[in-house]
Amino acid sequence: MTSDPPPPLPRSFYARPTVEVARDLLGKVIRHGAVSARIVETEAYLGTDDAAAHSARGPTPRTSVIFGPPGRAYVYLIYGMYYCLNIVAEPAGVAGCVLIRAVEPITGLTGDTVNACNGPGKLTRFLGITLEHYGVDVTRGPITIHMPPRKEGIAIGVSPRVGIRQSADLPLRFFVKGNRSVSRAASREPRR
DNA sequence: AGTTCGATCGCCT
DNA sequence: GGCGATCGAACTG
Repeated sequence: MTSDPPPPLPRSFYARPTVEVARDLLGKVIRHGAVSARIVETEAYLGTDDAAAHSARGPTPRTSVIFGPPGRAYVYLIYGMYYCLNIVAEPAGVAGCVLIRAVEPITGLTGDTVNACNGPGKLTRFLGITLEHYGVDVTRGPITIHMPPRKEGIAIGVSPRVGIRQSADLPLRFFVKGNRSVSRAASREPRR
C-alpha cells in the first residue's frame, strides 16, 4: 500500500511575518490535482512600508484577500495574459503575501522540464491556476502546500525583487541557491 | 469615461 | 537589449 501523503501545512505556518513565510516556503511542495512541484523561489510583499505591494494603498476588490486570513491564494492577472500566485501571510487583518516565482516540477511533466515553471507566469499555467482560484484556502484545497517527503538541507539566497520600481532595493526575494529552476529574469546578475 | 501601465514572457534584432 | 501581446484595476478629470 502507498504511504499516506503528508497533510497540508497548517494555517499557523502562514500566520507569521511575511518574510519568514517567504523563506520557509522554499523547498515545500505545492500540489494541484495530479500536478506537484517544489517551490524554489519566492518574494515577500509587505503590508506596510512597501510601495511595491498591491496592498500598499489599502484594500480594493482585487486585493481584499491579502487583508484577510492567512493561507489563502491571491491570484491576479498580469499584462493581460498571465496569472501570478501569491499566498497570504500574517494574521487576519494584517496585509502581507508571498509571490511564488518559480517551482521545480515533480509530477505532471510533459516535454520540457525546467522551462515549464521557472517564472511566476509560467508556473501558474503549469499548475493550472487561474482567477477562479482567487481566495482558495491552501490548507484545504484544491491547491495545497505540503512538507517535502524528505528533509533536505537548502542553501537560501537573498536578493532584491524582480521587475518592480518601487522599493526596488529591499532584499525580499528568496531562492534555493544553485537551483536551475530559479526564474530566468531573476538569475541575471544584479548590475553594479 | 478615458488613459495609463504593470510582481511577464517570448520573439526580434 | 528591445518590444509587442492583451487586459483590467486604479487613477485622472
